[in-house]
Amino acid sequence: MLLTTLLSDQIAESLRDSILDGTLSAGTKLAEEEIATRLGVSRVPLREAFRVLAGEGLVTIEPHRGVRVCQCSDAELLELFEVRAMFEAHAAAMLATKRPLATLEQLDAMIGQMKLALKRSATKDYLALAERFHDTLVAQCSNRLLKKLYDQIRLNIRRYQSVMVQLPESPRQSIKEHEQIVAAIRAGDSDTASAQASAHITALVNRFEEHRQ
Amino acid sequence: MLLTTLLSDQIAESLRDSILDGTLSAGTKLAEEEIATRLGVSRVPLREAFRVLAGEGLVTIEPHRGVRVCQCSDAELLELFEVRAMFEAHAAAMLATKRPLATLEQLDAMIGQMKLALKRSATKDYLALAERFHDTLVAQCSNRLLKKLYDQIRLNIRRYQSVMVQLPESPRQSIKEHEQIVAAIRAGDSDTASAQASAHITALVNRFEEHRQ
DNA sequence: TAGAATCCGATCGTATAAGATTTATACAAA
DNA sequence: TTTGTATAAATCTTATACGATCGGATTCTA
Repeated sequence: MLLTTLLSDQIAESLRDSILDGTLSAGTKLAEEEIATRLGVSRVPLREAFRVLAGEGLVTIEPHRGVRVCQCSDAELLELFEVRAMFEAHAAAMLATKRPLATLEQLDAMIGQMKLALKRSATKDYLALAERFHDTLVAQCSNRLLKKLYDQIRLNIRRYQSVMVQLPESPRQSIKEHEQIVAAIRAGDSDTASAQASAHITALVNRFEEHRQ
Repeated sequence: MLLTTLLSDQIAESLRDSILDGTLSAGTKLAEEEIATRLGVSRVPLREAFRVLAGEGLVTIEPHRGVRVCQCSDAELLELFEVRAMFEAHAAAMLATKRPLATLEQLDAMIGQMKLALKRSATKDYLALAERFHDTLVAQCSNRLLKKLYDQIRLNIRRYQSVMVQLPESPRQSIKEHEQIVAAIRAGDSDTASAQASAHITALVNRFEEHRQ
């Protein structure tokens, strides 16, 4: 079976990448003609890609005025993190009621790798592991819709990465928080698990707000 | 002539309505040619509408195989309600920390109207009020993203309405649960508020599962 | 009967053109 | 200077036609 990806999806992926890595910055107008010729595609699949990106919250379509990369704002970032905290808190609570052994071992292993990365001062590896930790938390709670919506949130949060990486980090404290989450899940204490997961994100938000002032 | 709304959005709205009211049932294939001629539009805006509906989770696009109305399943309904419960629980908790007077009065008023509707045996009015109650809960918690995602959940749940209305109702108990949610919010007890909101949805799910057996 | 080659229908992508709206520009009036 | 109007340009929106491509069904072959 030949798995063909639609051109419109390839276009969406390409534009999505450019938006997330900042090549296409907030407010940039995406002119049909220009982008179509630049990507070497026609306008029909491009317009379809625009609809996909609009559904993901990355661009806005203003009738007869064109498509623009969505503006970033502190307010939106706070909303994103509030929703993210809700998702992860719920996921942690669900996992605490099920306590799947395989998942717990995965999470343990990631924390172990985080510690190693910290020792090696491999900041990039550390951040990648932290990201995987959170994704695993949500992915393993066996609700596809939850994961789908969470992925969309994460997509939008990634646009603020350039701001977030400037925040003062305390990996040691962060690792401790991850351990507390796993401990609560392992203990089957869903209330504590959700509280810890939520607090972990809130700590991130607090660092952001302090940094902004 | 002033065209305020895009044709593609009008098409999406038309198809969305047909999907939600069951005119286009689950699994129905949406053939481009056929629908384009039926609606009297061309393929370009129709394909754009398909992308919008796919983003909303109402249709699936299979490359070179066309567009189909998403299948419904008990499993998906349970996932939808789990996520919905999470949203409303969070919204109730947030409201409990803020206790906005105007919102509380709105919620009280709706419960009052529910009681009147129950006395008049106006089931339809009662259900509409209950729906508004939940929407208000989420809308007033001042997180646009939360509301946007919630609306999408509600959209998908509406597809199961034909199943849900068959469930044995106990409006008296339901009204009591609404009152408990508002009471907890008014008391500023966010833990109880979220627990009550969650339990309210769980009760609905339980009725559904009993009915399925 | 099983597998391969072929055909057919629908979708996908491109190209082109006409209609609609916004934006820019110029110019006159207050 | 400010305001309002008229025209033009640019861009988006929609329609239409055509070829390319893919999936499924049919037919052919062994």
